[in-house]
Amino acid sequence: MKNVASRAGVSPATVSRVLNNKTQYISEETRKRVLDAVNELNYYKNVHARRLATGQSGLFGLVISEIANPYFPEVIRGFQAAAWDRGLDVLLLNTEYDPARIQSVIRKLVESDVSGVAIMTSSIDDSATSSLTAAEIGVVFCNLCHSRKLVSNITINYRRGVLQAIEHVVTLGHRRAAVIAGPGTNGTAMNIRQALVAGLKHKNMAPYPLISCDYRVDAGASAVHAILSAPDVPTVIFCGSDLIAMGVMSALEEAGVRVPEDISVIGIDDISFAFLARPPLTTIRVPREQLGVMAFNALDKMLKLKRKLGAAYKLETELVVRASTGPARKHKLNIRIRQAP
Amino acid sequence: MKNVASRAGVSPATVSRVLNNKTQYISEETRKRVLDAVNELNYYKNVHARRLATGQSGLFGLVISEIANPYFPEVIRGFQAAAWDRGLDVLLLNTEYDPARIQSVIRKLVESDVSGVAIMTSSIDDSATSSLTAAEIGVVFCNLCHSRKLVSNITINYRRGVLQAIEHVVTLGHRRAAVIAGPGTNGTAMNIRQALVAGLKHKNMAPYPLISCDYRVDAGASAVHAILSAPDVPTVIFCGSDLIAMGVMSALEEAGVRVPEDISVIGIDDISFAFLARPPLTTIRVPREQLGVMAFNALDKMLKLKRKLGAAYKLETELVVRASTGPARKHKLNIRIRQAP
DNA sequence: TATCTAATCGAAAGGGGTTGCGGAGCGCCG
DNA sequence: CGGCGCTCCGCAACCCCTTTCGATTAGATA
Repeated sequence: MKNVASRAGVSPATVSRVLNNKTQYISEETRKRVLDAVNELNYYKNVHARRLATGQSGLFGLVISEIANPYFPEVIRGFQAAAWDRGLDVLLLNTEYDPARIQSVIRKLVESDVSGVAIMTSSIDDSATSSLTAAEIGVVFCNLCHSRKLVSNITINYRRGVLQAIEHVVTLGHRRAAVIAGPGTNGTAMNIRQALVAGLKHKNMAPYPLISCDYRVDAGASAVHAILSAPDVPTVIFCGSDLIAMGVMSALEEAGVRVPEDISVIGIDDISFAFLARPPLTTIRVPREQLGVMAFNALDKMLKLKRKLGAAYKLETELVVRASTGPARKHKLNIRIRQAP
Repeated sequence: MKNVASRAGVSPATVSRVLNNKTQYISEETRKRVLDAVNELNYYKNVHARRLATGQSGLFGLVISEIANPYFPEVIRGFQAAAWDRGLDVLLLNTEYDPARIQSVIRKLVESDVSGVAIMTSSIDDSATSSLTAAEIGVVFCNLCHSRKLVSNITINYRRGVLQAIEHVVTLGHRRAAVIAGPGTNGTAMNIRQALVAGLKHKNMAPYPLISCDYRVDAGASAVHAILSAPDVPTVIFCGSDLIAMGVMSALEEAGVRVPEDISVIGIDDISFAFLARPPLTTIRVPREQLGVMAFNALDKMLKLKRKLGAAYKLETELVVRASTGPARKHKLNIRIRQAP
């Protein structure tokens, strides 16, 4: 910068001012001289020095579980796009489902002096925020806690989509539904599970069986095994995520069960591959890109407040009907489990 | 830091030394005092100040096209994991296929004073690096250019996997193959296309038709239409990516064509959903997570060299046989295009 | 002409760390 | 007992940019 300054025959202060477009009195002529010097030396200002000097990092953290989980890409996309539009940067961190790592992640966030952080993994403890808020860092959660100072929350309303799904299925004549929920340790999975159970109860149905499994694809397989070996095989299976649903559909095909003729399957999320599944998956869409955008805006807004008071946001879900659901079967289910060789 | 220092009754310099584990003479006692003070005040050192003072950012850039493209998550994962292991950070940037945006991305990289950057999108120009290397930033490309000072390159050898795939298909009796390649503007797509054409030629086959399309899923659909309306319908379709392949399979089903009984389909990449496709997709695996790791290591290694001389790396591909390929049909293809209602 | 206002820019003080250099204390040898 | 060599730690400069405050000049007003 000093070089630029001397080349343009001005002081570093002036260079700084033209580069930051300060609404200040800078003559057109010197502005041009500075800009020319910048180009000739092709000078880029150092963001770290800038952050240090201003005390504003313009950095936002985004914490996810793991990038390979197809739930997250759209969330990231929305968040990053919103940040980019305002010229702000995002620091992407993943917990890899490792509780020990969460501490390191939080440390990194504080050290990086982020302005705010969106914690989109639900396998995290609310208490983790104390270090963050102590450092005056804004936090936004998804489905986790109440809003308070420096903490906002976005609630995804699964009920609406779930109700639509149940209505859809009941209209098709289904009366016996199984539920394969996500892991019991996951708050969001529990939300969904409750919405499902409540919704079914409202129609005088009880989920049977009601299984919990983790989010790995093959987890659906063993669940299917349990379902098919039960005395009263359901006509529809609600799954806690699209990934589970796709695993379930694979396992059902393995078992010689047709979807949707024999059993209908419904997922949750509407990940990008849901419509490429075979059959294309009927699912409850959660607007994930919008979630990312909303998370960023929530932070941005909160941090501009004098009192830094958090707010509560809501996001709606809706049913997307594709081909994995159909009329309930009337016939008895003919199961022929294929033996592994 | 000053607070910590005064609380521990030492100078800031000493605090710095303790916190950085400098191999320096610090008595156990003062070390403990400092550490205690750090805990009591729960102090985190500011990474920006550190970066400024040391002149080393410990930051690495990773440039991709877009996060929603299922090719990238594993690459990101590998890259981030490798960086994390060394305590380094990564700045993730996407071009969104927008040439104008590439300039902004590069500017951001230089301003952020990254040590190195992996450019994993192939819709980029080699010339874009000049600003980077001018700033002494290491660069690693994938399938793009020769290595030189500050520039490394990782070549993915598609030939091996392609040859395996063709061998596989020929063994199954196929003699008529179509190719749906990726966009002509994409270097990697062209590499694959050439490998395919060369491999087929080696077996005295010529791809027909040979179509280029972009990477959107629905792009496969129109290609299928073209293929099915040709006089001599192929028995196998090679696709330039798994995404295209999945789009193709959907379109084929729409058209009442069975996979693999009527037509076999082969993809490239082995994205995580390939094995959840129906039928599970036979594909040529490119080791993407390994690509990410290798990209990081290449940078790390290069930057440690005095001469900063880049190197050339190679990555092998291999065929993964699943269920979307089968014996070539003997019968005449019975096509019944379904009309949209 | 003296005074005032507005426009334009520079000097310098940070922001929060790092690090070379040197000083103080101390055990040990000659 | 003086000098030497180790440890251990503080001083102060420096990293690069921002920003307050004040200086300078020109033009306008009285």
